[in-house]
Amino acid sequence: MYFVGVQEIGRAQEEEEAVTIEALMVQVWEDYYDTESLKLHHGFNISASCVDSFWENAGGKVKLAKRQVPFGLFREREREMGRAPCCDKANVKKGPWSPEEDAKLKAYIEENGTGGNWIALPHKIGLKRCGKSCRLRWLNYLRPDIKRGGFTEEEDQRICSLYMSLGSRWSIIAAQLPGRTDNDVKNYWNTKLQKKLFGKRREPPLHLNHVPTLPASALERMQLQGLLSSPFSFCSNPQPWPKHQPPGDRSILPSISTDSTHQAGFQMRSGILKSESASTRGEVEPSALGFHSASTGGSLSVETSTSSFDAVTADLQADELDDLLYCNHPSSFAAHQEHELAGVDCCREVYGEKESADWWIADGFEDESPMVSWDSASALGSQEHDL
DNA sequence: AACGTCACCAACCGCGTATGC
DNA sequence: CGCATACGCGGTTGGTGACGT
Repeated sequence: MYFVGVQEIGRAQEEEEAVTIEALMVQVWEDYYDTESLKLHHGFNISASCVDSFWENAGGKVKLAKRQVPFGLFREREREMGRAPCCDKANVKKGPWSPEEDAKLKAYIEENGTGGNWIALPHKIGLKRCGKSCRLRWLNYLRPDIKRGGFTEEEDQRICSLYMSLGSRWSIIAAQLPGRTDNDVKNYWNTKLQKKLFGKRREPPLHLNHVPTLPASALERMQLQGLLSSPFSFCSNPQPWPKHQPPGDRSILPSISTDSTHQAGFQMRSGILKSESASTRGEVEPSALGFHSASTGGSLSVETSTSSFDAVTADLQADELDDLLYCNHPSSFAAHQEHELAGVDCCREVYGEKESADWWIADGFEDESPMVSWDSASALGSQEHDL
């Protein structure tokens, strides 16, 4: 096995090897950062530093690409070396919090605040807890403004609407629900709402069964969108959730295709979701909803403003959600799925017997879509080579 | 009564990013 | 500018109680 490591960067930059590695990295990119298969298929053992340095030093040829290489790749070396623990695991208590610990933490924070340093906080008050654990306990349980008790119908609807437009951005969703924490909302979704909406069935629609790489949350969102859309309107105006995809969505988005060379398209993380502390402020920053893709070369940049976000949530039919959630009409998932499949059949007549779900999803990814489907990613890749 | 299964939810873990030195 | 550290987030796990067989 040829090892390209930190020490060999100099060698790696020698032209011949650099070309090889460039090809390799493009392959990595196209392979959706499957470093394992990379090693298998290409016999390379890539370290994060090598990749990092390569992009930076490859003479601008691929200067756009660094941010486009999934960050997981850069973590490889970190994994090899072992990640430094956030605290001394041996001297830290785990598991449920005792009332005494709660009292100590609460009293201290109420009097002194967090001091901006969660790591130091447990030491200050003599708690044998990890700083992260303290933070979580405070945010999810001890904070005075935490709302207890069941979720209201209005909250249910809001969660569904937001989930549809944002996906599993629990902190942002929770920020729209005063007193609720992201953990609460997430747990509630996973244990209650999901079942309420989709029933116990967790399989994707039949026509998507052959798309194993589509993440569950994406399928759910498509299903939810399907539930809320008449199949006919969907056919004539296919516009599933991707247009409202938030920035920096890490979900993988294959453009469903039977073309084996393009099976593993992915959506690049092309923006940073600045949702930090949104949950504590109780608001969503406009920038958190915008789509920034400066590093990917302009053509993919789509800005979404807060107002468009409002429009997104507003244009979801509240009554339809209400129907789904509270069974105001027979709209169990199974029923809807049938309904939906009827729509599929209808569209098949229009589109022909296309066995893949190309039309079903890819049509939603039109030029103005913030989602970067495989094809656009490919296009980008070729643009890079042209640079 | 004993055991198994399910639902719930608190807590943990790992990752990506921000920040400070 | 690069590195180390801290923070915040989302996915996952594990403990516990309720319920069914």
